[in-house]
Amino acid sequence: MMTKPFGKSGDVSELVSSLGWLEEDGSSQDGEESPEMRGHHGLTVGGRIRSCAELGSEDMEEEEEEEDDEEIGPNGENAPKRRGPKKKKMTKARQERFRARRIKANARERSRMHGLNDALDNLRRVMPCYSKTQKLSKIETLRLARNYIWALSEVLESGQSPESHGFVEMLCKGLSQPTSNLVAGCLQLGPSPVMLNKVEDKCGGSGVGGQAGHTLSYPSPGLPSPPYGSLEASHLLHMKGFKAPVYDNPSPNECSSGTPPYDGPLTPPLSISGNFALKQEASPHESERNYTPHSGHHAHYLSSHHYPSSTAGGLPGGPQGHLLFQASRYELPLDVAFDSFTPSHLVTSQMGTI
DNA sequence: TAGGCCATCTGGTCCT
DNA sequence: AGGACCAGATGGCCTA
Repeated sequence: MMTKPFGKSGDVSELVSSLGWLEEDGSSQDGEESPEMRGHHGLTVGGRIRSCAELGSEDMEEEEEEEDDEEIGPNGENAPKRRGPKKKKMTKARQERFRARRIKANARERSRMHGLNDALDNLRRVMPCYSKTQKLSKIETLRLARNYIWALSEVLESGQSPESHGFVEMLCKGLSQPTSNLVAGCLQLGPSPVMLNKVEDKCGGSGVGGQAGHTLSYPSPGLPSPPYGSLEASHLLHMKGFKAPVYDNPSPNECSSGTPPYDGPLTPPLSISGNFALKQEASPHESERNYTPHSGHHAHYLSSHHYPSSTAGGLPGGPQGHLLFQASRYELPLDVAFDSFTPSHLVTSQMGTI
């Protein structure tokens, strides 16, 4: 059901190659259809969708000629004649110029979007959870970035400990449940039913799916239940010196002054951990020490063909992934060690969905 | 099959 | 005129 974009004029490839964009686009070299040759290439004309194939050379000229005639209103009545300068006739030469311009514009747009994606990738790399193989979606990356900035600001301004549940809460605020799970998988802290209860109370959300107090619940319909519950305690990481959390960090929606307003649904703290970032570039020593076998399941929720699921390792980035507290690069007063293992569970919530 | 996410094309608008 | 930016539309791929 592919529509050929440029209809009857068969010189597109020549034109295109003369513009040099074929060489720019790797997909073309891979034998795939060029971007110009796939997709719908639809033109919105007065609410109609018309493909370029439909608007072949002759057709386009006809279109022009029709437009030069009287316009017919939506109800069939004659609309007043168009004022202003008459449209130029769509001659062959004009069509060629138009097409060349369009092709160049498409190439620019592609490259612009690639630049945007590169920037997004760079952003992903400085997020608390980063994996080459398990990318956050664009929107989740932006949300997490916002939360991360906000959380770090809180650390600086209020002296709140990044080890606290509040920090993780802030990171997870407004994220989708799968992303929250992923973040939670990276930032495992101990469970805190009390805190979760408070979240539910304070924020008026459904909390942990109405199961507040349960340290293990996967109430989200439509989402797979992560196998967190089957984890052995020895596989879970915990921050050294982590204390039972005291819920003193209200949600950004209404509970904390000086926090950015957030207009999305609340996401309660899901899982709490002391691991802050997943990196693939792990030393064997670190990877062995910090491997959390279930993290891959979190990441799996985000996987798609663009973000291939990690396989053997399970962990985003595979078993080689190591955990790194990236906040340290911001010279935060952190002293994070991962030599203390404490059983913990992840808690998910129905509130986590966007 | 529906929904999420993505890449791409496209026309419009603004700016230089 | 041309480039940058934007938003709408569309189809592809993947997962639940």
